[in-house]
Amino acid sequence: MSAKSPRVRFAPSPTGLTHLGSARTALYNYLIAQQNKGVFILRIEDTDQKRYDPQAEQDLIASLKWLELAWKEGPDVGGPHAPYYQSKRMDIYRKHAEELVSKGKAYYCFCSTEELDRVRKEQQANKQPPHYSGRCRDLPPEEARQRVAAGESCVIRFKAPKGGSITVLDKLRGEITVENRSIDDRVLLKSDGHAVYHLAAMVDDHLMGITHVLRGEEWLPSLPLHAHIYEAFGWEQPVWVHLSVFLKPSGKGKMSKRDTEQMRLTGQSIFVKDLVDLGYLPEGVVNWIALMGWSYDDHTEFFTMPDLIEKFDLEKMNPSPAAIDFKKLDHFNALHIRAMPEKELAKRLLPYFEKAGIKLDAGMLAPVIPIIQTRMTTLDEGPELAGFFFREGISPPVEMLIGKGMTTAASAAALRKALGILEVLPEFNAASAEEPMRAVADELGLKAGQLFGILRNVITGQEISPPLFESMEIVGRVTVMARIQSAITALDQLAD
RNA sequence: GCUCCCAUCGUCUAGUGGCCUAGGACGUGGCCCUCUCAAGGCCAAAACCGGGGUUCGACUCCCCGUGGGAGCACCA
Repeated sequence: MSAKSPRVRFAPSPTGLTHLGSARTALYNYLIAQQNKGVFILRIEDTDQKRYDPQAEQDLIASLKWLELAWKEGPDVGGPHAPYYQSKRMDIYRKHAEELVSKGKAYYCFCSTEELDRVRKEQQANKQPPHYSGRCRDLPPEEARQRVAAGESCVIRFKAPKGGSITVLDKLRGEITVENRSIDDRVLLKSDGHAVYHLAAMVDDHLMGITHVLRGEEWLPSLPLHAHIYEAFGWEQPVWVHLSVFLKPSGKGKMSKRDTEQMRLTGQSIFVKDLVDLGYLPEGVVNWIALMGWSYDDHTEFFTMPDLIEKFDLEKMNPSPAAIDFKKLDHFNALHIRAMPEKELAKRLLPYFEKAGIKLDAGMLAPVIPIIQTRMTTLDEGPELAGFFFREGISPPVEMLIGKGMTTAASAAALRKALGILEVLPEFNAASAEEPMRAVADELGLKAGQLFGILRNVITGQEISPPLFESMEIVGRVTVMARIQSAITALDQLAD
């Protein structure tokens, strides 16, 4: 058992909106840190200036905060290994690249981009795997140094071993063995002086004391290269874990840009930012993605963050790719809404009411929470379900005021009768109103459902609503009377 | 083309050689409850990709095939 507490990192490159795959990688890293008094680090991989997008970085920070994945070291909070922007660590990478050159593990390469492209195209045309020609690999070090000193444009390439093979251990997949000759002499330091991922990430991971690298499966093919780089420096490798990709809902293939856009049109999205707007809870999203690639046991599926911190286990991860299932997200979201304290739910609902044009405070929402809590799967359904409590006038179309299988006149008569009783009720609440209304239905030879249906439509303006009598109590006698009265008027006019 | 990864109900998964007539969850269908809609309760249909081995015995181990995925940049 290692006494070393884990240091893990989430190291995204801010080039687009934060999506579920990144969220899950961040989550798992976070969980490992939390469960062993470890440290979760956020590092921004922005070595490619051309693709850097400041908005993406903002979105990233916002998304992680929303998910409540707090980092202990990172760009905004600093830390012992600052800076946490790779673009600000150029000197470090250069130094390390040169160290490799002096160790004979890397070399200066003066080949031009054009020439490289030409060779690559040729190789592809001949159905050869693209590979660096090796032309500068064995340049005499002295000559190379002189050309560099003379200001000739160059990069630093890794000198991958030519013979034999390497086997690397991935925690999820076991030993992975590849022939060294299939590993290319990759560029480590670009001619503009910036490091490439393969150098920057390895150097940072080592310097920052990273013990476990959890990253996307797309890095698996370069894992052998990374292992060689660690070896070249003489560093101890971290535990490698490569998380599989998320597939589209059909399970057939991974999400393409087009799929992503298509999805957003239908009110679904893989972007954290959109999920917020769609009314999902961070708790629901976290529970959902945690279970895509990891499981606890046969029967537990409901997890809060503290549960996850306690129960998460690398050993129980599943290496196969998982299809995204929004139905399951809905399920978890509804579960977490129901599990939430009423006060908290009221607070979270507020912004969605405001977006629907209904300004209120948590206190006003308090009485309606108990009757809508089990009826919502997403927060944005709150206003749809309970907006009528707070809107001034509701005026449902007259057709809605006619009872099932009833005439206009009969409906008006039923409402008159109900109105008469409701207005003299000694106490106006759910318990006191229900029995008398059932009696009214009985008297008129109606089914309770027929009368209640009319009343529901009249009072809530909706075919689907929270329970009638509870709703009436909250709406209040005065407003209930007014709504019934105006419904009677409308029905009478229709009859004329 | 080459390298690597993956493969259990429609989907997420349990399963580490006998506990499997393969378990759970979502979804789907049915029933109960019921003032609508939910929630809740009960029940049902639904899977080990194919072929070879290994073994007394394979969902579990090995090989081949097939299918899916990733990568092969001075991008990450």
